[in-house]
Amino acid sequence: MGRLPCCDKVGIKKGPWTPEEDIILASYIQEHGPGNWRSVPTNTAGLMRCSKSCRLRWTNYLRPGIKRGNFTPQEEGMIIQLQGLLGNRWATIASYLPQRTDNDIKNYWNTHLKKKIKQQQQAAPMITSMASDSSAAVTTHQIMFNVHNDAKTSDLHCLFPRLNHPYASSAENISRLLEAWMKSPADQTSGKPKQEGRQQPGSSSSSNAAAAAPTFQGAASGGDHGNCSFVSQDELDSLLSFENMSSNHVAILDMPSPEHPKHHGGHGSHPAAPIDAEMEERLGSHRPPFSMLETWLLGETANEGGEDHLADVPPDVCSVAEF
DNA sequence: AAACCCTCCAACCGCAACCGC
DNA sequence: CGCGGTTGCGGTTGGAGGGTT
Repeated sequence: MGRLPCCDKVGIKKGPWTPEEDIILASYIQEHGPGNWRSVPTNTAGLMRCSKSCRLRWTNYLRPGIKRGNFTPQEEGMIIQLQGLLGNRWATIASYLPQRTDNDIKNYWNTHLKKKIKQQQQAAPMITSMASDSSAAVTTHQIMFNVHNDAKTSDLHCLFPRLNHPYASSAENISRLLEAWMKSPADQTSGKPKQEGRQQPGSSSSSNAAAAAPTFQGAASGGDHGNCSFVSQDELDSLLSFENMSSNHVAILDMPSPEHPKHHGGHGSHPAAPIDAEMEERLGSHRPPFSMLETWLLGETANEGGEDHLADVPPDVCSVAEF
């Protein structure tokens, strides 16, 4: 065996990320932009993670503009067709769905779509036999297309109950941090934030609304607010406008475009493009200081037992990343 | 109620591509 | 051109939570 895995180095932490680590990383990225991951562990005090882990955490979880939750039929259709055309090139597929990470798409494919296709193959062996004289790609594509059409004609509202919900974007990412952050110290050290309930894309579970927007929206739904306290409406508005810009920013950078070549001739086309100078300039003065976010996250999460400002936030406030 | 099984997803690992020297 | 370092990608896994027996 040759080299050691980068994360085998002593002092390098592995496993689920804590809210504290997320905040450290997000704060660093906000200041320096994504990229140069090698320098992240050395320049961030208290973040004992390898560069790989940092990059992954950012691209798959913290990056603004990430859409989480159930896949829409449109997204599903795109994935199915792109997978049929491109194979398991998840990063490339993800470049067509800039709000989704390659990891998410890969997981969704492995846990849902592959199964669907298998069922489809069993249910309609005719398709495969009919296509047996064609290329494998065509066969697969036909089947996949069939699966997609099947989804179209079935009860989509039953299959995809989130259709009417705005998706939570980066605001959710941040609020997720906040939510975990506000848990008891025991919880904070227990590793990754608890998942907000299992999301069953194919089910019509009654908890889907909460699952769709488990943070701001969920909090606003009047449940157990527990030990959470919140920022003022103004701070929240500012934060969300920041998130909105960040989301659009990333979205623009992410779109496969010859005008935005990848920073280092990159193979693949991962959405996590670095902030280029031009874009930085365009955003320039409009970018609110990250210190506000830090203050919000770390500061006096103040208003202990404070009022639930989020109750005033309309549900669609989470839909900050309209592309 | 407990044990077991299943599902899902965040995170890890190994490898390949790329870059700078 | 070769080498070492860095980054990105895709396959796989660990474990939490939900469902079933």
